[in-house]
Amino acid sequence: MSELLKRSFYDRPTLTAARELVGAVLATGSGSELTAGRIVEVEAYLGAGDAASHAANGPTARNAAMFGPPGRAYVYFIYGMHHCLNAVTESEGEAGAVLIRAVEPLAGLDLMAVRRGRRLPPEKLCNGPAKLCLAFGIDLSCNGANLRGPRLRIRSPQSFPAKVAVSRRIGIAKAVDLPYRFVEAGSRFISVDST
DNA sequence: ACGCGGATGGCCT
DNA sequence: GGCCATCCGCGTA
Repeated sequence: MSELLKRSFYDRPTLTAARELVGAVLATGSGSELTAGRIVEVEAYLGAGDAASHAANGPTARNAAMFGPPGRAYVYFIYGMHHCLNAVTESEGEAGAVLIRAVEPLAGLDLMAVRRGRRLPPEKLCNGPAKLCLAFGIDLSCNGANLRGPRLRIRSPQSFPAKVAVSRRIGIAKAVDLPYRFVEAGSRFISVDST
C-alpha cells in the first residue's frame, strides 16, 4: 500500500530524493475536487554550488522555503503568470529542492481540464511545471505548505518505474551540463520529447 | 515539423 | 533595468 512520504524521505541529499520521487503520487484536494497523478519528471536544484538554483546566491524572501525544513513545498511565481512546484529537501538550513516538471494524471482529469481552460488529451494535461500547477490548483498560497497536509500530498509509488533516465535540466542558462533531470523512461507524459 | 516572439509581473543588482 | 526553473499561437515548410 502507498503511504504519505515522511519528512525523513526529503531529509536527504537532493539528488537522491529527486530520483526516488519519480513514480511517487502527487495529490491535491479531496472528494469531488481530488486531483492526483504519478510524478514522471523532476529536476534537482541544489545550494551555493549550483549556479542554476534559486538558492545559488543565498537566502532571499522568495527562496526562503528552499532553506527551510524538508518535506514542504517551495512554490514560486515566474514570467508574470506561471507557478512552479518544488519539494524541499536537505536538512533545515541547507538549500535544496526538487522541481516537479511533469505528472501522469490519475484522478480528477475533468477538473484539471477545466482549470487548464481547454480540452486536452491526458498526456498534455500536466506535461510541464506550470501546467501541472494550474491543473492541480497550486499557487503561491501553497508556498511552504507541508507535503503531508490537506492541501498538498505526496505518496509513495503504487508501482515503481521500470527505469529512470537521467539527463540535463531544461530551460536554464547556467550549469546546463549537470545531469540533474530524472524521468520515467518511455513515459508519454513528460514535458518534452526525448528518446 | 520546426522556430520565433508576446504575454506579464516580481525579484535582484 | 534586466532577467527569468514557461506556455501558447503564429509563421514558414
